[in-house]
Formats: sequence, structure tokens, C-alpha cells
Amino acid sequence: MTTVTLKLHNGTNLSAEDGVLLEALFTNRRFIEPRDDIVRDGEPAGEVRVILEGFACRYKLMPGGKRVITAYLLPGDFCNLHVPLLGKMDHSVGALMKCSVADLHQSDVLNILDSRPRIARALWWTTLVDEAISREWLANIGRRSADKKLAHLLCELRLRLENVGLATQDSMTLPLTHDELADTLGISTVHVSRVLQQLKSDNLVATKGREFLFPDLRKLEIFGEFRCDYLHLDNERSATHRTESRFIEPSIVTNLTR
Amino acid sequence: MTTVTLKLHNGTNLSAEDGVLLEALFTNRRFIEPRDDIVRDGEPAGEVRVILEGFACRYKLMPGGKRVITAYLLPGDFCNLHVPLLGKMDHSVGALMKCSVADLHQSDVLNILDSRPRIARALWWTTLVDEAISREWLANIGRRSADKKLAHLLCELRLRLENVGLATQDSMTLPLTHDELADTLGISTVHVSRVLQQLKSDNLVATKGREFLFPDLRKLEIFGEFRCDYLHLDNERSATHRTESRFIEPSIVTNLTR
DNA sequence: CGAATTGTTGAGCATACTCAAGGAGCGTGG
DNA sequence: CCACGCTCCTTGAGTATGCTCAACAATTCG
Repeated sequence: MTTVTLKLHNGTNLSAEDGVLLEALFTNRRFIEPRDDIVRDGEPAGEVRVILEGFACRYKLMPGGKRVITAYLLPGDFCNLHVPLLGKMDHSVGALMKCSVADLHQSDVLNILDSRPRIARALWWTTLVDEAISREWLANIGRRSADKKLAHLLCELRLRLENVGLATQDSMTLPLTHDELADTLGISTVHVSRVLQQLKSDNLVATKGREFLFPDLRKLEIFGEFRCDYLHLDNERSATHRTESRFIEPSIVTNLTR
Repeated sequence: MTTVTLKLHNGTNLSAEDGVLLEALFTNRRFIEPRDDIVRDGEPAGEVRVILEGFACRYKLMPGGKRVITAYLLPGDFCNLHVPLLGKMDHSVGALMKCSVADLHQSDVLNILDSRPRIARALWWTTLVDEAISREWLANIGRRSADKKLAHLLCELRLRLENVGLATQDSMTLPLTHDELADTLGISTVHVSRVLQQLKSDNLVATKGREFLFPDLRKLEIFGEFRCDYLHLDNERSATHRTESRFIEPSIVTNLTR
């Protein structure tokens, strides 16, 4: 089982056999180097691409060279699942560290929609979760102060990383520069630095190289107004049926250095 | 044909018979008064609700009473299509003017997913478009100056309204207060007022009561860095097959006053 | 016509930005 | 193993964009 089917299984109770079926369609498994694009804006709609291991971001380049990061992609996330239906990319996906990815032909996705409703449902589910995260980001960027924005983002990333076995309650290793945090939060690089220092002096976070430490996670979550509902990590519908653990083994590829 | 099936037909070539099938499931058609909620945050997952006529917004209330508007819903848009798969609402939908809505039972939606792949595909398509719009809003709110934010939003709304027959190249009637624009753009009400005045004095827009006039739409779009791709109004896949007009008759209910 | 909501204006202030320079860390090559 | 160079981070100073508060004007609606 890859991270992808595990995620779908945990979120939507995708059966093991459906998981096998889906994975059989993955082709061209390979690695992408940090800073390389995994999918590029404006590209003629190619394959659907999925992150097996690593850490990537969805970003838009704007007139004037500004960049906005609109999502982070973790193991198990799809880069461009919308392409079979929408046709074209309106943004890019870039690797933030070495990533292992695989392809899924558009025609295979379309066939799934027609003939494998349980798998189709799982795929739709992942895009719905992505959308819920976008909405929360709109709230974060639009209506919180810079320090709370950063706190909120750190809480989200910690929880999502924990969910794929890459973070604990009190620490995570993030392959992000201040520049990237800035383009995520809609503030300047310099301000990220200052605001992070403030969080540190308030003992809400600590850092050790690229590692973030959380001396009092609850306090940080309250400060950042973080409520995890929107991540839909334990879907009600599946919670009652779930038997296996949601925990995924930390991968070999991924110790989040670059 | 309602606005809903027209939208799906234009976007995804949903066949007329599938449209009829879908509409047969609409129940409880009724009106919602301005300022009433159409779907409320935290509600136990009820029916899926759809806007037939009117104008509504998706919004989140945040600690401290702040509000963020994360989307506008026009005739043909679904309020909570995610509910059958995600289970719970993580935000509300409120009517901005008198709206005509209908319900669709969750179980009917789930049945569609299992047995009507073409309709399922159309439903997925609408959520993918919504997601594309969210991404563009993140860019707008995160990385543009207040004047460009407003310009961009006006361009988007004009085009979407035109697409359902409620705006022309050079005018639209918007049932929005400065307060609502502010909560959409992540700026203050007062600043909306000032920035709008600036757009007026630059001859990028004019207003007449609740009507916005666009003396030079192209200039406004360039100023607001508006490129319509992300709205996916003429889907490549459907464009080649489409025969009928994309134009929808202006509705009786909806002359956007309130 | 009157009350309530919405929009405008001004003044002072805060948050966050820009620019620029210096420092720290890290990887690469000698 | 050290030196170099790159990227990334930090710090300071000055500035700009946008915010708050408060009062008043204009609409809208009953």
C-alpha cells in the first residue's frame, strides 16, 4: 500500500481491493529533485500526478513576479486531479524537497469515474478536503494578524505531517524557507522572520535548525485560533468503520532535509 | 431546465436526459429571505442545497466576531455538495438577496455517485471549478494591493454574472455592501470606500445606486490583473461539443435588488 | 416621513513593507 | 579540513498602506 491508498482508505474506507486496483494504474514512478516543477502552469493537460513521498507546494506566479503558495502537498496527495475534468493547469506544483511521484493516465481516471464508483468517490473526497483547506486559508490570510497567521499555518502543517507519520506532538521538521512561508501567508520575508522571533520569545515555538519544536502545542493552537475540523482527518463516516491504524510508517526517503 | 442543469450542461456536456433525472430529485423548492442563512455552520449534515435564483455567499465566522466571505454563489451553484462525503459543514451560506433554492437528499447524491457516472462527473466538475476560484482568491487576497483586489473581484463577479445573464459588458447590479466587499477582500469597510472612490476617479468604474458601470472594462481587467481562465467558463472538452447557447434568460426573481 | 442601515471623511496610529547591509549556515571544491 | 560562495536569515531605519474611531451624510426601507 502506498501513502495514497492509505490516505484514501483512512478518509473514505476505500477497500483494500479497490486500493490495489488504483495502484495498479500508477506508472512511471520516479524522483523529482528539490526546486524542480512536478507539474507546470499552462502545460497541455498531461497525466495526473501523485506524491508518494516528499513535500511539495502548489503555487501561482503573478504579474510582477510575485508568487503565492496556495497549498502544500504531502505524501498521498494528488497534484492535479482536476486536469481530467478541467483540462488545463492554472498553476504549478513544485517540489520543496526530493519527492517520489507517480503518474496516472487521464484516461484511466476517466474510466474510474465511469466504472469504479467507490474509487471515484474517494478521489472526489480528496478534492473536497483540499477545498476545505483553501477556505480556511482564505480566512487565515484575510482576517488574521501576521503572528496568528504563522501560528495557524504551523499548527496545520504539524497535524498533517503527524497524520502521515512525519511529525510528533512536539516537533516537526519543515523544509521551508522564510520566503516560502511569506508567499504562503501573504506577508514579506522580513516580517516572517520578525514574527517568528516573537512566537519564540513567547515560548510558543522553538527552532533547532530546520526543526520546529512546540513546547506548549495547546497554547500555540489557541493563539493561532486553530481548530482541526476543516482538515477532515477523522471523517465521521469512516470513523465508525475504521479498524486499521491511521498511522503510516515514516518513509525512508522522507526525513525532510534537502 | 433550471439554472443548475444549464450550468452543468454548459460546463460538462451533461445530457438533457441526465439533467432531467437530476432535477427530478430536487425537492422542497422555496424562497429564502435576504440575510437568512441557507445552510448553517455546524449543522448536522442535512440535505444538499442548491441556488436556483438569487445571490448568496459562503462565509466563516471567526473568533472575535470577524467574518470572512470565501465564495459567492450564483444561480446554478451548490451550497454544500461536500456534505455527503465530508459529513459536516465547516462554514455557513447566507442569502444576500432573495434566493430561490431546492434540496437534494444526501442519499440521492450518494446513489448518483454509484449509478450515474455522467451526473457524478458533472457534480465533481462544479466542485473543481469552485476550488480553482478559491485558489485565485488566495492570490488576490494574499498578494495584491487593495485597489487591485477590488478591481479583480469586480471583474470576476461581472463575468460570472454575465454568464448567467445578469450582467453585460458594461454594467452589473450587485447586492453587496462595502462591509461584504471588505470581508471578501480582507480589508476594512472604510478602506473599501476609499479604494472604490479611487477606481472611480481613475475612470475604471462608475456607480449608479447599486449598479456598477464599466466605462472601459479592458482597462479595469488589466489593472486588476484579471485573466478569466480560472473560472473555466468555456471548458475545452465541452466547447467542441457544445451546440446550445451558454446564455441564460434573466430571471424574474433576480433583478438583484433587495 | 422617520428609523436604521450604509457610506464618507478626517485625523491619528499600527502593522507591515522596502531597502540595504551584515551575519550565519551549508555545501562544494581545493 | 579549511576556504569560498551561495543562500538564507537578521537587524535597523524610514515609509506606506491600511486600520480604528468617531462623527456626519446619504440611502434605503418600513
